[in-house]
Amino acid sequence: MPELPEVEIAARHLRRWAEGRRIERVTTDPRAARIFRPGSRVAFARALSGARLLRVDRRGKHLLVTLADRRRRPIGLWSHLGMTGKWVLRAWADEEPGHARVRLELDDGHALLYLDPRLFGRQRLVPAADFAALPEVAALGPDPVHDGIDPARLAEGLRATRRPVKVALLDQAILAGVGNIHASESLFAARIDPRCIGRSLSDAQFRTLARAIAASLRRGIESQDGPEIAYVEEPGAENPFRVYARDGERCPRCRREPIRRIVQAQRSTFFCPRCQA
DNA sequence: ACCCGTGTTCGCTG
DNA sequence: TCAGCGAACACGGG
Repeated sequence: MPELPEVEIAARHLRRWAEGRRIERVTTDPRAARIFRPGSRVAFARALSGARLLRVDRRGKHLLVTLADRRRRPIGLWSHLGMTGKWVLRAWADEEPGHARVRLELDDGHALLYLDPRLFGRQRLVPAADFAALPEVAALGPDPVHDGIDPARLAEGLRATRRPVKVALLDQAILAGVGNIHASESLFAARIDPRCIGRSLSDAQFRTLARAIAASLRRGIESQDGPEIAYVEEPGAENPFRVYARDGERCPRCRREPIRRIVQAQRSTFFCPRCQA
């Protein structure tokens, strides 16, 4: 699921569902051992059972959950959703959906379930006081929501590499939270060719791009932030994006050229060859 | 059957 | 030494 907007929504949901709640029982999927490495799923379950969930933070695409164990000692849960991970809420008695890798039974009759078919996500116990010291977190660039996007700093990051600007936008060390969808969407909004290298862009273009990224992520968050629902399963949802996965369709801006799909760094990029010249 | 996928890490190479 | 590249991870859907 996740780029920054989905992870932000996940954080809000976890707060509403579980902040202040006690975890009464933990079960994990034996086939999902890789999710918990280098720790073990057994140790994971033992540490969290009886713990109380205190707060949920987000940096980039990383979820940082602070809990207190039975003796009120702090525990940190570092959670990354990978490509297909999601947290959902179910009542204890509900039938469990497929690919449930973690089940945290709360003291209010509900259970938090971590679903992840492809097992690219990670759930790891860490020192709660020290999330910022985690190598994965320490390596992140500024978070667009918490820190804003400084055009000069963005320019510095994107000009320091020879990778195409679309590829560099996926580098979490330059800016944390942009993924494959919002990279294409932001460059389209800023009318920047995804194939060009940062060095060829002007300061004005970086200012435009910084605003475009912020707007794209904000729109992503707003479109998903709705009234409380226990879980979301949309069967036939419309594609809410302007170019992403719209190759072959007419460009929504110039209405002349079809949107093109190219592959960069093994990922699809979508753009209008006319608007993004 | 085959291709594709909202992410990241690892090992090789020049 | 290190930036950049491609493979790998694993599974479902079109």
